[in-house]
Amino acid sequence: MEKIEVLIKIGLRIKELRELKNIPQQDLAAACNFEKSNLSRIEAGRTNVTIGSLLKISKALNVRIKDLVDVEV
Amino acid sequence: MEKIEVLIKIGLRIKELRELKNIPQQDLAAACNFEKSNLSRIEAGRTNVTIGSLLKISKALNVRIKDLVDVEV
DNA sequence: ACACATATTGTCATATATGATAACCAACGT
DNA sequence: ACGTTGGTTATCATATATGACAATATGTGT
Repeated sequence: MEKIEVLIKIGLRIKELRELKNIPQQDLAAACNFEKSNLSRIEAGRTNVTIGSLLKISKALNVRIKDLVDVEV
Repeated sequence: MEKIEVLIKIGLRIKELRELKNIPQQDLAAACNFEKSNLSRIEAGRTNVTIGSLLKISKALNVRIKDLVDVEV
């Protein structure tokens, strides 16, 4: 699986979990202390996201990092 | 769990898997197409590693990304 | 001690993740 | 139409991940 696909799938997973909890992008970004534009890029898979950012997101969504990156066969 | 702890644990997990397969850092770095100095820093948790790098490592070690980041309670 | 393999650390350059801000777009309700 | 909410995209600055290379350290066997 290519990097770009992995990043897109991780982004979709984040979006899915965020919408399950009915949290707007803006609020999740605030909870993570980052820019909403940054979260938009991450959810779209347009950025090679770091573990640091995934950790913030996982905390805000109350899931584990591994739940965010569980995208491979 | 703090970012620094997560990064250190991910690094230890990589090192553990690498040593299980008896691969020197140098060879794993080559298989990942990166600098051995870079891998050393990643294994030591001294760098906020990206998904792109973890993907390369996971492919070289023949594991899933989630296996590398499974470090939380 | 020595040689050898392996790992760490330092430094500089380059690429890029993220911060910061703003403009724009799409739905939706009124 | 208008405003509002949620999301995207563009641009610039800053921080930092990684590349590239070298030097140093650490271990291990003889």
